[in-house]
Amino acid sequence: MVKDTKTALLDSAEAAARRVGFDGFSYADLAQDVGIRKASIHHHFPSKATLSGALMARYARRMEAACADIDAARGTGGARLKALVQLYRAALGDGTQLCLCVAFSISRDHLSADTLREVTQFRGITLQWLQTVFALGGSDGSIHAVQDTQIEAASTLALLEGAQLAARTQHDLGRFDMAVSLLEKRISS
Amino acid sequence: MVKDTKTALLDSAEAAARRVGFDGFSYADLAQDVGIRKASIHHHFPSKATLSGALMARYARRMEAACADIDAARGTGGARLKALVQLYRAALGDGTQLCLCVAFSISRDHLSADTLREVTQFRGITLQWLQTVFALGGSDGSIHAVQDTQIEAASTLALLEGAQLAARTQHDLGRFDMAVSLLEKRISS
DNA sequence: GTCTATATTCAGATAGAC
DNA sequence: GTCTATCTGAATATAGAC
Repeated sequence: MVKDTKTALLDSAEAAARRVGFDGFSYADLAQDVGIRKASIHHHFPSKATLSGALMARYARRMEAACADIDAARGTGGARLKALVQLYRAALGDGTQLCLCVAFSISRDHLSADTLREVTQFRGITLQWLQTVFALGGSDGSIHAVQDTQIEAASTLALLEGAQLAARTQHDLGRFDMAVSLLEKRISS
Repeated sequence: MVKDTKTALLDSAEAAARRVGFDGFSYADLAQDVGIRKASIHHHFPSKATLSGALMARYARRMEAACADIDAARGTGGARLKALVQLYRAALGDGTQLCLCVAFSISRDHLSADTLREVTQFRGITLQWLQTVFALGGSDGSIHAVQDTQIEAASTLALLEGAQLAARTQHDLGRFDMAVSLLEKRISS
C-alpha cells in the first residue's frame, strides 16, 4: 500500500520539525523529500500555519493512543512509567530528533493560536496520564517514595524533555540514559 | 556610560535567540532594536555564524563567572544548588525566554562548528560544576541521598532545562517551580 | 563606523493550465 | 491533484560613499 501524499507530507514535515525546528525547514525541503513541486503542497496545506496545526494534532492523537496502549499492556505503575521513558528515548531516533512538542516550544512565537492550543493539549494529556501512573505506582508499590502526584508528573515530564535536549545536543543517546537513570532506580523490577 | 554598538547588538541578539531561537530573528530585527541599519551590523559580525559564536562564547564565560560567584557566596552544596536553580529560574525572565543553550539546541543544525563547540563547552562547565556541588552537598549533609555525582549532575541539568521548557511553553513560571520542587525538597535549609 | 544602494537567494503563497 | 510560472517580501551579504 502506497502512502497518500498528505500523509507523506505530514511525515516529512514532522521529521524536519523535530530535527531543525519549525522555522528550520521550508516547503521546498518538503517538496524535494516527497517528490512533488512546492506549489502542490499548498493544495494540502494552504499555509505553513495550517501544516503546523495538523502536525501537532496528529502528534497529540498518537500520544493518546500510545498511552492507552501502555495501559493495556502493563499492569503496574512502574512498568507503565518505564514504558513512557522508553517512548521518549525512542523518539530521539539516532539522536538527531526531538519530541515535536519540545521542538515547537522554541518556535512557539511563530505558531498559530490553533497550534499552540494543540501543544498545550498534548502537555495536558501527558501530565494527566503521568499523574495516574504515579498514583498507581505509589499504591501498588512499584514506584518508590511517591509524593504529590501532580509534582511527580511535572518533574518527570521536565526530566524526560530535558534528557532529550541533552542527548540531542551531543547526538549521544547515552546522555538521555544517564539523565533518566535516577528516575528508573525508583522503579522496582 | 553608553553601551557600545557591539555590546548592544550582542544583547539584542541574545534576547531574540532566547525568545524565538537562532533561526527566528534576522539582522533587520536587530537593526531596528539597536537603532542602526542592518548593513552596519556586518561591520561587527560579518556573518550570522560569527554572531552565533560570539553569543555563545559570551554566554559560557558568564556562566563560569556566575558559578564562581555562587561558590564564593555560599558555603554548602545545598545552598549552591539552590542558587543555581534560582539562576535558571531568573533566566526565564517573564516566562518568554530560555537559556541560550536550550534555544541553540533546537537550531543546532544551522550553527557553525565553532558555535557547537561553545555549546558543548557550556554544558561541560555546568555539569562539572554540578558534580562538585553534589559531592560537597553529600559530604556536608545539605543535600539528601546523594548518589553517583555524575548521574546527579546529568539529571539535574536535564530537570532544569526541561523545567524551563515547561514554563516557557505556557508562559507560566509556576510550571518551573513545580517541576523543580522535588529537587529542592532534597536540600536542607 | 555607519550609511545608501544593491545583489542574490530563498521564503511562503497565488493564478491558472492540464 | 499536480504542474509551470510568477508575485511579493524578506533573508544574508557586499560595494563603495561619507
